[in-house]
Amino acid sequence: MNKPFQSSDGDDLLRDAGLRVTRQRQAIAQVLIEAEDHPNAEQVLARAREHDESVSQATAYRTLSVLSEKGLLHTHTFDKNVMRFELADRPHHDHLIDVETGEIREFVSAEIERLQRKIAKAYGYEIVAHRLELFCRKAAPDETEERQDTADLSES
Amino acid sequence: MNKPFQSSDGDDLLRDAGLRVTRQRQAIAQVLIEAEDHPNAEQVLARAREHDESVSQATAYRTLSVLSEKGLLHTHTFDKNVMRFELADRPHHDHLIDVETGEIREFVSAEIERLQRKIAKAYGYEIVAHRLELFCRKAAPDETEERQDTADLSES
DNA sequence: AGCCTGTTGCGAATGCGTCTCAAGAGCATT
DNA sequence: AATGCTCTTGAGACGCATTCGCAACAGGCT
Ligand SMILES: [Zn+2]
Ligand SMILES: [Zn+2]
Ligand SMILES: [Zn+2]
Ligand SMILES: [Zn+2]
Repeated sequence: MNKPFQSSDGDDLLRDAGLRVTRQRQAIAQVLIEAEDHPNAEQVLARAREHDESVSQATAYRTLSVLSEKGLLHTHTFDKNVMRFELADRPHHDHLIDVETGEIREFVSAEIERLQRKIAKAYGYEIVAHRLELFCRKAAPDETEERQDTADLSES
Repeated sequence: MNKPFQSSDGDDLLRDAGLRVTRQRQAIAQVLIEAEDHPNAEQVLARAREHDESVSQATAYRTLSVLSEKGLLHTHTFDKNVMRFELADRPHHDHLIDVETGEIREFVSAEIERLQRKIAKAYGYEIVAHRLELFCRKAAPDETEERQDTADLSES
């Protein structure tokens, strides 16, 4: 849909992770940079093989694993039991998943982010990471909706 | 910590799911009703065996699976690759996970719930379910805390 | 009590991901 | 360009949570 934040060069990404630049890893890095969705390991492998057919499953998993550990890649588990990836150099956002189509939309809410920190703080914690996912379906044309919940975003 | 909402009888739980009441399933249902934490399948099995040692792994997984499908049980995946369970008849809440100790605290924020619905609506969706998890660590005694938290949305 | 059908335990099988290890290839140096 | 140290690779074995297949078993209704 959009790629407002083109990530750095694939080789740089690898070097940032302290990795040697190999043909296979270049293919994988390129896939991640070009990805406009949230591919899982299997998909990353398949796409990487279009660049370099010699990429093995082990290398795909290993590279994704290292990049994640180094914080250059974020992981998600929208559907249970498959991990999905996304470059970490993008601005923070959370996800809205269309349960019918599987489509994933990204959003940010400064208010929610703030409330989260506030809650953590109230318990004496500070947030290390968080996960916010809205599983939704297209709303029925909601005529009867009463739009009288005025400015309720007020953070206290 | 608290069990303010004692779930219905174990047998009822099973019948609500359209299941035959068997000794093994009673043991499992009882475990779920008594649980004050978020046990995984392995833990549920172990506890169920204290009631009825004949409960098998397959039955534990099968029962948990059915109860989840029927909506009587909620599932979580705080740590990747292990599913945890919790009765669905409790009031809604989200989770704060202490990444050091693994301790899980529950919280609710009417504001966040409202903002979530608002966001979904803005995209033309309605929320079917959602997941909000805060992975935290104990906050350092924050003397230097500057309470001037103006809109700085910067976060990691 | 007796039948019908859902359930059970066991072990085998699945699926995603990780590990082992010998062969191969970065890359800094000569 | 050749050397060599070390990291990386592919293939397949392995780990682990969860699911399946099936014959024996047991609810629940008459
Ligand atoms: Zn967020
Ligand atoms: Zn995203
Ligand atoms: Zn919530
Ligand atoms: Zn909970």
